[in-house]
Amino acid sequence: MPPVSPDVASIRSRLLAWYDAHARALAWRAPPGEAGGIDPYRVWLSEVMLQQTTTAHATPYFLNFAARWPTVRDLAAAPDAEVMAAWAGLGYYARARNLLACARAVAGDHGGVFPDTEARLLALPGVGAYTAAAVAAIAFDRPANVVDGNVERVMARLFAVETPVPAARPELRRLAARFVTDHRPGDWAQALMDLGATVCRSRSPLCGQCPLAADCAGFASGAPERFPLKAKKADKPRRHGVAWVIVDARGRVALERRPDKGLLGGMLGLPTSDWSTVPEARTPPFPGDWRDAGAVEHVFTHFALTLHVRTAQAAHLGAYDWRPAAEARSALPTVFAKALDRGLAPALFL
DNA sequence: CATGCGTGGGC
DNA sequence: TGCCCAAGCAT
Repeated sequence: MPPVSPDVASIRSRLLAWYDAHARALAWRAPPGEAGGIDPYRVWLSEVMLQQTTTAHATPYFLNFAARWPTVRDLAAAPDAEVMAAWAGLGYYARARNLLACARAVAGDHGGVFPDTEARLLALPGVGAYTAAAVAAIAFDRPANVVDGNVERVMARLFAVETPVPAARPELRRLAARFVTDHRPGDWAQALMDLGATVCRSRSPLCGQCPLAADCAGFASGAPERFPLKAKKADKPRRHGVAWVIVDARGRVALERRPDKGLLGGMLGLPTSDWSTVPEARTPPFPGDWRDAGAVEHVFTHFALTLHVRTAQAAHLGAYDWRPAAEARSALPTVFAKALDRGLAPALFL
């Protein structure tokens, strides 16, 4: 049972009115009142890019993808390597592999038309509970309980939920469900997320501008920023490794395609040693005149990495995928782009 | 249900 | 600087 009994209709009407006046203009979004007016392909593409990703980071990628592959059929027909390279730098690369798998499923099994129900959307690769609900609500204006991190935060504050996440998730989801109706469901979902993103922010919430402050138990408590409570996180281990920057006589760099599963799966990368918890000497891929180019630091979700960089000139070896340096850099995940920059820097002084 | 999976920005 | 955080999903 929630600690208070909210006036659902009043909260809904005030938040929708706030959204009508304050909705963010985003590249993939229809103005308030026009939910359902956007191509479901663009809604889906934006939602996948926005998973655990800020709007500022996702926006240029969205514009590039939407221009380069204007329809789901175009994306489905694109070569894997081009899509992975276009995703480079956005992170969580399983999303890009699932994006392609989903586009091909829609093109192949659904006649190029996105399904319009939550249940059938949920069956698509890379589409989970949040994304299925978001596409159903935003693209098709169907009632759906759209619960992302913003909505969890708004609910946790509105009802001053004292249970920490992730344990509180089922309760927060039930609380959010009480507000879902068939009136403007797409705008409701976006209104809640916009409120969470711009007013009911994680740090320093702007309660003075919040249309729901009068109903908010978190605001009444005097410390709304305390919600949602969080379980303590485990410490991040550090790993060490070596990346080898191998350059041929024409200035091309040796790359390798990484296996589909696991860290940076499916992406191009520099040849590397194992990344283990102890720093130790690593045997280079072939004997030669290796130069130490220093190290780069990079922090992944669950570990920090010290990556030492060593460089060598080499004859063109068939075992690698050789790319001009600029092309290589643009196709690489950030950790390898940093290592490549480090490895090529000494060449400036030769 | 816990874990693995990126990155850049803010303080 | 070192943490925390941001429109989650798959296994």
